[in-house]
Amino acid sequence: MPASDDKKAGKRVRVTIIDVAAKAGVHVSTASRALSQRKDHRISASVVRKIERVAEQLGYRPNLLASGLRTQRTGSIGLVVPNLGDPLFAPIIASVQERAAQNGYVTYVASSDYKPDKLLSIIEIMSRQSVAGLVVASFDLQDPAADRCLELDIPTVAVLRDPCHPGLSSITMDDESGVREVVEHILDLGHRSIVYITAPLAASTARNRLAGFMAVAEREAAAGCRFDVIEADTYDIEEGERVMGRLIGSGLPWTAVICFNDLLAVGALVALKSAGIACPDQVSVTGVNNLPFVSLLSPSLTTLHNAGREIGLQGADLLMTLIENGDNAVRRVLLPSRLVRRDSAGPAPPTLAAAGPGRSDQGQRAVRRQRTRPSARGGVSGQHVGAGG
Amino acid sequence: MPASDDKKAGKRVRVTIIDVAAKAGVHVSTASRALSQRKDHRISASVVRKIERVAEQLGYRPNLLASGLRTQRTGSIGLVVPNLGDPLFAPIIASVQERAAQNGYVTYVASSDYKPDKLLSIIEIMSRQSVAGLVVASFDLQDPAADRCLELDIPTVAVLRDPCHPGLSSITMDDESGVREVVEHILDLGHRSIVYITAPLAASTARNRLAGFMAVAEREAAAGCRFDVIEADTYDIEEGERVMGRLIGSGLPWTAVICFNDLLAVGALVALKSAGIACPDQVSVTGVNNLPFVSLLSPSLTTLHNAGREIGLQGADLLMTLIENGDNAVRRVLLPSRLVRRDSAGPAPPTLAAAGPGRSDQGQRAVRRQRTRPSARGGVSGQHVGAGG
DNA sequence: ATGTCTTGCGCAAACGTTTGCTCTTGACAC
DNA sequence: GTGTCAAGAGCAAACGTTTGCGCAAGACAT
Repeated sequence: MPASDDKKAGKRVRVTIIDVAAKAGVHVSTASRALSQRKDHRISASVVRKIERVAEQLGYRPNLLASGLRTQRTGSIGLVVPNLGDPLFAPIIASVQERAAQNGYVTYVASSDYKPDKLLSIIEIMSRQSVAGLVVASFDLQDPAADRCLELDIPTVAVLRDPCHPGLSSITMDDESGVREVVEHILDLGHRSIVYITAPLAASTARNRLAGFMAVAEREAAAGCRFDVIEADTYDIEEGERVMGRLIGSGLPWTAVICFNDLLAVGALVALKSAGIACPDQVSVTGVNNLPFVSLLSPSLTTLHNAGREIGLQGADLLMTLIENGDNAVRRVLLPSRLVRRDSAGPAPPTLAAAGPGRSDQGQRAVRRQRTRPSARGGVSGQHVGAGG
Repeated sequence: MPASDDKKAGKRVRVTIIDVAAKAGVHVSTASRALSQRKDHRISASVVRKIERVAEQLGYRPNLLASGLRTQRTGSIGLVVPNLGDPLFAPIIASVQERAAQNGYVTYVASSDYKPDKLLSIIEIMSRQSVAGLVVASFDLQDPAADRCLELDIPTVAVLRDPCHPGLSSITMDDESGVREVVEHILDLGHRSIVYITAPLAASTARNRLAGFMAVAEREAAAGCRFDVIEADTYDIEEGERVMGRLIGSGLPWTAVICFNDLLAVGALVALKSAGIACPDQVSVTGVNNLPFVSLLSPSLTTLHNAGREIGLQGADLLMTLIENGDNAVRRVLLPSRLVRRDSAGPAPPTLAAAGPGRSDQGQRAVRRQRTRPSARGGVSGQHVGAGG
């Protein structure tokens, strides 16, 4: 009774279930059962009503720390992305958070800054917070962090980048066939000297997009086409400018540049503009991701639409089933990407185009097989793929 | 001993401080003190070393739920933004998370979707998770959620939008003088019929930017200038298109449009382009925020640079001192915004400009005082401010 | 009237920490 | 040789829940 008065007097003491039980004249276990979500609680309706009324009246707010401690399960999940500033991750963050919230979960977010050890330490920290599960968008291939998630027994879904770990489910885009479609499109436009700017090959996205590029390159080996690959060190606009700057000064022949992502492509456009090279009249540029603003640029960017929101929703959904059903089946979902044709990719300029007009032309240049699984990161950096002769 | 064996046998039992203490041959309280951060723990160095070694060896990971329950303080904070997809909030999320992590905190994020009741429920949920503090970027003016934060005794910092609550600290941009600078710039360019597209006036940002516009409008009342205000319903590009479309069809005279933010401005540019109106040759457009991509548009957007990252860093820093020092002094930090002159704002077209060339010209049009604190949201929607005669 | 079942609720342990207090021990001064 | 003190470590309570178990009382069949 006096304790109850303390609360009402505003002494800023958190009201617990003990207070509720006391005021309702029942045992705390009864109050707990009555307030529980599970409705198999063997408590008479009248008592439930009374307890609910008292709880409401006292402003009872359950302490989820205590609850989580007792039940070994919490209402929070973690989301790790490589870069919180990259607009690519905004829809993923938004959709994961949204879907988690719909299921009663709150979401921690953290940025790994593309560093595997930072990812490891984030996982460590989140595990100490007893997260119920993890959505990770920053796994490298063979990432030790993937093993760690399984060791720690944390339900985990990989999104966007697949570590290709036998025990982990993933939701990713079909990068390989996406980029293949881009290259086909560029070939259809008549281009015969094509450069692909890849990202560091630590991530599955980079490998798979490169594989898509190489697949077409190999097939067109005998068709008089030239394919080169340059490796960018980061993923941002500035790096796109730098790489394109190097390419312009390299003396390589090319009329089209396919970029790993939109940001590199935008940087490439900037570099082209300042070099006075017209896009798409002289050269074509494409990106990947279809970031919200690339349709507004001049020229508007031809790119692959990657459904970040869909990835986030499906990733969160999958995590929920992992958590709540204890379902351990490993799923690998591949979402289709869609080519968005805009202005930055146009017909190859006749004067600069390679040999003939048709794709089936005989050519003297062959594509040398590019290792798509090089052991070291810098494997293809600046390397010339389509060797002369 | 057998219990210890269980752990080593990989029975997936979480190793607790009890296990560590047992294996080290000390009492659990001793282990707790030895592993504690606070170094005033009266435990001999040799024992500390032994316990640390055992903890390492067993792979002990402290349970922060238990710790938080006992100590009434946790290592997590919450961050609420109105829209996780809006690029405006990316640097704020990134910087708050970064600074929080530096201080050993993990960060929950959630989106209020611009809905006050959703904000309230988020605060409720986060409070149940016992967050140590809150950074909120989605307060409305006089937001009841602000009261709630104080009732719940949660250290809270308002960023970007100031609820103007006497008990809450805030870190915001100096919106009023920023927009004033924009209007001055537009006037300097010779424009004499200016439209301001405001956002819904629930937020301090909208009020303050409108106040900046109105301040100049009043001052220039006698100078033959015309000032109109239109209210947008949301903050996105599509709404910018719609509003600009209405403006174009309205028959109002104007040569410059100052937009509440970049997204509306970009939408305005889109609408202008599809209406065949040239920017900046025929009309000028400005935004606010200097989003990363607006420098790349054609025309590049004249805007105010708002330092989202700085807001986040200062907001997080302030929250840390609130949490750790129990410091209750209310601070209101106003960060300066900076005009970024680009191509979307150019000289007023001579043929369309109002009366004379100079700003000091006498004019017959006066600006009617716009209520800057209307009671209802729709107060100025589509309203003509600078009345004729 | 006795026995079995079901319903409704109380009892108390447990989740994994932290921390005020107590106790022991050895150092030191008197 | 007794007393004081500080250092180092153990004891046990507490944080706020949840839940297996037990118990009482009523329903029902025998």
